[in-house]
Amino acid sequence: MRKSGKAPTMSDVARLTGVSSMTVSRAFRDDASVSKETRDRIRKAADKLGYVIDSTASGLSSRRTGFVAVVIPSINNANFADTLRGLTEGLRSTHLQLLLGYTDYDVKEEERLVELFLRRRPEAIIVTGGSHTRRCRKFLKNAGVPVAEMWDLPADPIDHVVGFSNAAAAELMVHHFHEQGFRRIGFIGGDTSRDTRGNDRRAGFVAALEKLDLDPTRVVARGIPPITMRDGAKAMRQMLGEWPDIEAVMCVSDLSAFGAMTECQRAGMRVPDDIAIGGFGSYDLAELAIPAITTIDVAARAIGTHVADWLRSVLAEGQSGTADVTRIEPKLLVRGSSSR
Amino acid sequence: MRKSGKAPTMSDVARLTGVSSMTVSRAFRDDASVSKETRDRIRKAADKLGYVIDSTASGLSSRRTGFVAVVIPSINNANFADTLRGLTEGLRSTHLQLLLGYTDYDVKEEERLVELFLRRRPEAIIVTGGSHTRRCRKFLKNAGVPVAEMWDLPADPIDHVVGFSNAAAAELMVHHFHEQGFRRIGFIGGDTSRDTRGNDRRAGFVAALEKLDLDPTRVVARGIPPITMRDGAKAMRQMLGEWPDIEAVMCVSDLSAFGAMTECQRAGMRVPDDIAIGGFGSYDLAELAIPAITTIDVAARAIGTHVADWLRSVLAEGQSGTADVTRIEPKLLVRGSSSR
DNA sequence: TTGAAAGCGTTACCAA
DNA sequence: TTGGTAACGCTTTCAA
Repeated sequence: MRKSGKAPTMSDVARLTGVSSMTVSRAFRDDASVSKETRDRIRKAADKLGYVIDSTASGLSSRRTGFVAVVIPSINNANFADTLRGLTEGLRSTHLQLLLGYTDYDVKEEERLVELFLRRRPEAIIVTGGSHTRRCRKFLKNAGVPVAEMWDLPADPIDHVVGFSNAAAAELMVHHFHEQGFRRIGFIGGDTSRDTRGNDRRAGFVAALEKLDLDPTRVVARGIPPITMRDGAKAMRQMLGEWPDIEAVMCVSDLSAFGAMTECQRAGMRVPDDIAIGGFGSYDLAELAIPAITTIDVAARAIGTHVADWLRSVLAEGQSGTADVTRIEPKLLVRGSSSR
Repeated sequence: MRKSGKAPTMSDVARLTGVSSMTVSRAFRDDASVSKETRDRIRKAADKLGYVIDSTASGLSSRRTGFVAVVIPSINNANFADTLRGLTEGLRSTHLQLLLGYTDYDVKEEERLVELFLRRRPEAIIVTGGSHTRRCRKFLKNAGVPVAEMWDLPADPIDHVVGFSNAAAAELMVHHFHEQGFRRIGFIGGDTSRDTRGNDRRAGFVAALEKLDLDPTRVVARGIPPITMRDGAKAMRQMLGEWPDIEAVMCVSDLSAFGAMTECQRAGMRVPDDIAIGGFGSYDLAELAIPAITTIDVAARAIGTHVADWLRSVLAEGQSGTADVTRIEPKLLVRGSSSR
């Protein structure tokens, strides 16, 4: 059913309508001045021919591709999906279109994607996190277009930032555990190789315990980030084996927290009576699990909205909008898994 | 930090190297014949200038954009993420790059995306499902490039198909319930407006019950697809209210099944002793829930792999590869939530 | 309100 | 192995 003949061009539409191709071009951009009548005739002819404008050509000519490159770690994550939703909605009224890629939490893959995306001449680039390979950093710095880093507060920002402190977020949970009277507190996360935000959370966890003069060594790191429910369960088994006296465990994500909790339950322990559990990310799962899991909400959608707002203003001003930092404040949501 | 001067072009690199821009062009495509020595000089000059090839221009000139448009319903769904992974890996060795969009299960949004993507002159288009708006169907038929519909078995395929029968998959679950001795069987899904694959599952459910001479009216439809865990919980509350004698419930997805199950547990019921539950999609959650949830595995990743295989062969042959149907067989995974 | 001409940055094609 | 020239399909710019 696939037609092989080449696609019609503006000239074809112009010829059929009896106007110049310039007029066709104008008719397809709403702003231009074309008489309503000719515009209608042009539209009709275009429909008849099955004409579809070629943004490859218009992008080359106008130097505006309409692309915004977005790089996120995963396309199977409710938090990043929320951020993307905020972005998508915030850009709906513009001519901008997302060019989306995912890295699987691998900065080397991020570098590859950024390089590929740069060839597409995006009008802006949005990346997740503040840790990049040296080459990737160079790409971003020399991109010649606005760059936003989100989901983190990089020490040395490239351009604009919308994010939060993962370390501070982890502290929230530690302090909550402490207030509940827990003293032997552990952390479950992935191996340290990849997920830099996860590492920041662990670092925040350790720092918070040290400040409280508590033992910060009850840490289990296993599984390739993002760690799964299953990884969380396995890690909890290990945690209970090494430190049977553990009172509370913070997990790097709600998913691993759920896995960890079910592992406790399978082992016949009661949550939170025998052990308290905390997660991260405010997933639906944390709310519906029995008991519901205490978690941290990072306002993922708001991050996307903020980035979109910034983008619109920067691209409107046509120039260097202020490269500032929008700081998001994570919130602790206390639930049954950690309150007694 | 954003440089404003315009990006260097091939001519700039050519001038700096002392060759023609044609030679630079060749040097950047591995196949072409350029002496190793000049190629190295060119690469060096390019690095120095921070030159990045412009695929907008090369796409226009070569008529190969390197894009494969992919439209999926959601970017927060483990199943579609698996399919995408299969696709991504299957295309890694090629020059192809995914141009990804999501519809939120809205065929009108699918139409919008397909139209936008067509302007980017993709070399192929992959959509999810076999139900499209009339206009969208027309776009796809006239696209002039290979089209694949996946995750479904459309009655009237546009081109290539890699999918499975959602109705038949639902039948698997009904038959399993029946073999376990259940007779009063219900279905929980979203409202019927959007998710066509969910609707197919419900239709398969009803048909299977009718064939078994059982009452097929115990159906709760609520929530905008994709229905959430919370929707599943609410639906179960309604189900238990209307049909307190219900013995087994099939849910349109594992997420709603989990929500439904927790609702039963909150109501003090035991699963599966008091009520059996089945889901769909083989999520990690179904395996880790207590009890583990019986589900249906649709080989999501294999779907992506098959599409990639087809794509490689079609684009290699340069021509109309066979537009056939690759049929996937869903598998039932029996677990504690439905076996007694 | 419309049109003609000159690019945009690359590659196809033909020559050397 | 290299280079010159003419597209690719559109928009910018200047004129009418």
